[in-house]
Amino acid sequence: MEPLIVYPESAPYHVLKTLDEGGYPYISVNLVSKITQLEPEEGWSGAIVCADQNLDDAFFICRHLRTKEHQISPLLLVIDRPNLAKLELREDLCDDFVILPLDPRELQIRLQRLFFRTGRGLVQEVIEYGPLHVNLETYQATIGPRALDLTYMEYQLLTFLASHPGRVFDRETLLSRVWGYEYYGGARTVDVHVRRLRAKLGEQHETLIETVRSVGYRFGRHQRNS
Amino acid sequence: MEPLIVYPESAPYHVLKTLDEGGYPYISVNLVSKITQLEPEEGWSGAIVCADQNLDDAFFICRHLRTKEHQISPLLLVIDRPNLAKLELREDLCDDFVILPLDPRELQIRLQRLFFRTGRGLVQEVIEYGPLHVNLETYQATIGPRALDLTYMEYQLLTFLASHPGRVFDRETLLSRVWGYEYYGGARTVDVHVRRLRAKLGEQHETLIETVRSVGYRFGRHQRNS
DNA sequence: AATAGTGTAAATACTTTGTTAACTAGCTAA
DNA sequence: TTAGCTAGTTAACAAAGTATTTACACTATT
Repeated sequence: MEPLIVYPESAPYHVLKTLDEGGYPYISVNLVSKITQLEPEEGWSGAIVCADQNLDDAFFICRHLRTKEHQISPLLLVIDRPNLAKLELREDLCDDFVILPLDPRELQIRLQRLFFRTGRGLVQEVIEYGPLHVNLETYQATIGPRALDLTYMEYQLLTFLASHPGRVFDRETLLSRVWGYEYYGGARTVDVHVRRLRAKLGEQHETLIETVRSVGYRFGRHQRNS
Repeated sequence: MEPLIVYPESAPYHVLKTLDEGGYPYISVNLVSKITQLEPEEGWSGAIVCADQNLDDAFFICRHLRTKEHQISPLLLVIDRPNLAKLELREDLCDDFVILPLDPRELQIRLQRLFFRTGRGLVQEVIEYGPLHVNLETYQATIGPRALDLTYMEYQLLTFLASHPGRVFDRETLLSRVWGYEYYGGARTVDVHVRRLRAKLGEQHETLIETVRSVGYRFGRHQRNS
């Protein structure tokens, strides 16, 4: 996810904390010029403008972010109660607003809704390990730039292993944790699936799943012999 | 302006007062059946559901108002702070919400914005994804230059999927979210509708709806192989 | 009555999965 | 070093599972 703009740099503590906890990346700015200067290649994901200190400046920033040049959205305004009335006639200044004092849960929910509705999705649940990315929401996995076209069990096995990097699992454990507790099947099943996974990871990355002889398999984090 | 539905009849005083002062016509109801019974010829303008007394009932009403039968929007939920968390995962239960104790100015502004924005802003009027355009106001969909002649359910399914690109939905979820919460039908129904949609999208674009084997279906957001 | 839309059921097509068995690599002890 | 053993890898295959497609029946609408 591309970062949000947060204005100003001295935004209320709870705003920043909620962003941190929600996993939203952001960049604080005090100056209009920085908005262009620091813009990521993919553009901004949105903006949060806090009008708790200087209302006019905040409104100016909102308008600026809405110009053709930027067209940033979604835009969330943080405003204090006495100034609420001034929002009345400014329908399109922002997409949503929260009132100070802040309820972090409210902010969290409004952020979620804003991003959900713009089609950009929530903060993604992903597993990342080196070049490997697994998106748990979309069931997609990539290694570097290449998409892995995994079957259901391959996906299950990979996500299980990759969410415990460095740890060795014996075959029985894998069978019970990935296949299910009641599963009663041959241990070779695991080997074969590991093989298929390695094949899809490609020569370059097949070592991501290591064999630990007489024990089982481990994902990543191999220790060096010295 | 056509009236709003207000639920329940014993809605908080400030809600009713704000509606009165804002000149919003409304009709209070306690029973689902009244919604159809009292519906004006032109339909309802929207709804305000107060969850201050019985949360489950209020949520039920929201869901009911969102079914294909009613499709009422905008929908504003009045909720108390302790129950706020329950809204987190129900992103489409309502269009906006206010928290109790109520700030009449906040309600006033949110109402204004909801009605101002019906058809724009928060409530999207078009969905665009690559060559696909869906105009939610006119119920028309086009792929590239060609108009898609969709039936009602096809349209519902497509708009639902296309407004959450990349996300995978299993068949049950699709049944409950597209067909309605009370719907109990075979899961194959979804497959068949997906097929019909793909057929109308044409060979070139049928891959917009991807099958995620053993899981469900996903709209768009392919990852490229390179 | 004819038509269009929708849901269900059954037939078909296709993919995934677990298993077997042959093969290969790694280890150990003579 | 190598024979013998153990453990892991690989390919091929059959069975199970899943999706697609077709056909049809029911409903509401014109």
